[in-house]
Amino acid sequence: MLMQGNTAFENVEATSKLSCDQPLASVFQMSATETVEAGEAICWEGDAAKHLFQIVEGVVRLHRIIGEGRRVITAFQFAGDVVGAFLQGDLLFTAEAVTDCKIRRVSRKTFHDEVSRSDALRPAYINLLCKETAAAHDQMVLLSKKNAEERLCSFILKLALRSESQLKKGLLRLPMNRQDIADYLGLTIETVSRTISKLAAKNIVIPEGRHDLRIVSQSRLVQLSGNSDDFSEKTCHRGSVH
Amino acid sequence: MLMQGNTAFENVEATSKLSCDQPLASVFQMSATETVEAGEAICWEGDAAKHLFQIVEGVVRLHRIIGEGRRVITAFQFAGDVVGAFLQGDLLFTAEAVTDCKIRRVSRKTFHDEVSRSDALRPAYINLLCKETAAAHDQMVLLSKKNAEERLCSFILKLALRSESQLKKGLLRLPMNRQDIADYLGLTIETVSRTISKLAAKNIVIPEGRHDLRIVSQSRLVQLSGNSDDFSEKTCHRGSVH
DNA sequence: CGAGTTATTGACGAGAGTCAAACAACGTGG
DNA sequence: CCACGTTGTTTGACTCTCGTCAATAACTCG
Repeated sequence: MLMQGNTAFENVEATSKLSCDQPLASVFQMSATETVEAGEAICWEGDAAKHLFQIVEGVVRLHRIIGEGRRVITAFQFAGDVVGAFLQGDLLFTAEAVTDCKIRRVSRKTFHDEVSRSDALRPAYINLLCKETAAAHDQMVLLSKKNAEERLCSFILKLALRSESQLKKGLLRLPMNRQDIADYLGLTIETVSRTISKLAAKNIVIPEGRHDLRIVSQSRLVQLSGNSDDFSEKTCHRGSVH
Repeated sequence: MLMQGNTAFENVEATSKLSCDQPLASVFQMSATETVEAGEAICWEGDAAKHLFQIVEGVVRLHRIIGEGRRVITAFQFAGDVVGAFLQGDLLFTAEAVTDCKIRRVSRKTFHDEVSRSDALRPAYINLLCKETAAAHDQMVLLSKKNAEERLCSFILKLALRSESQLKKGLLRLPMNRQDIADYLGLTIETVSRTISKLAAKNIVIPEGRHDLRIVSQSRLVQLSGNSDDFSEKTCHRGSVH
């Protein structure tokens, strides 16, 4: 498995997220960091959820398999994120490293003890759970009602917004491969590819290698993402997409 | 707006759920019950989430609208369920009564005060949040990878399982109309209708009026729901679906 | 019973999936 | 440093499921 690029990238954000945006980080602070190579699994669907993880560095995908090899990626998690917060009994997903990762782990028991002891941590934990549910609902909307182009635009935007800092002159890194994107967006790899090509033809993004995207027009991405409240413009587009 | 059938039905379960399965019910106990007629809204997407609700009786749908009148139903909620638990700031959905409902409401402040005061309530609240997230993930899988038939079978099964008690000789009540089902499953009303007809042709279910379904073969529903781990049989089906 | 709503069925088309081939990126070894 | 093989991606041709539009049928309730 090869390293998919500059992890120094993620590091920048990791540092800030770990300290500020994520009070729960303190729970993981004393755990040793473990290294996980790209492609390796961190835990498996169906196993008892004995640990929670925090991603210190790198990108992780959470997925479920349903019969005959259909894979659904339910989330990508980035540096600073906590994996497994909402689990009770068994794991509902397999977590795998998309890039080389550094993670910390704590047992579920420790985590819950710490959280229920601390008045500062408890709201942070609740907050995390709420955010996760909200994100899941957004994804349901995407999967339920958006076409391929809207899905891709929404996805690119989400990535772009969460990494504004490292977005140097509109260059966005896509750490995951096309299959991962497809399984996350409920599409096939071919449709993802075609749709990116279509966006490129419209000069909205320019692919640079497999893992980078130059964002030419963020505003057009917003228009095409299907989230716009202003749909006077949108309606026109839909009429003339082909 | 018309009454869509016997609310006494839901009552049976309400009573048991309110007392046993749902410790959070105690928070709502002292609030007066309000009546909401079928079709009426309980709260609106975008408003500040000032209250949480508990459904005492009836069925509620939660939905979001995205541009040009596309509606996504993110969940149906039944007697005993708590609505709005995972909200932080603004409401992310509109809640509407599917049938005539009785609900209780408490302010978010009261709710959170009560919950953080009680060692019994806190785990129940966490548990609720986790369950909601897990449910959202299941729905993501459905929307992401299942075809129309699998979606319908999954839906019918879920309804059937959650109301086993009132499932008299395989008669299942569908309190919602076809449009609601369509918007929940990410399909159109026509596809829902056709798929039910197809299941009827296979003698798996028999529609009786618009709001009742006689379940002839629950096991075939399971097979066709796309959740089966045993997919030797499944694979054959997929090969010969048409 | 009859008007209005909701559901079903049919004909057709479009968007995404499938299968297969060409192509580009990346790492390796000469 | 460049040819090569591997892997991942793009593109093309075709199919199929589901969506759209429209007509008919079944409920529901005054």
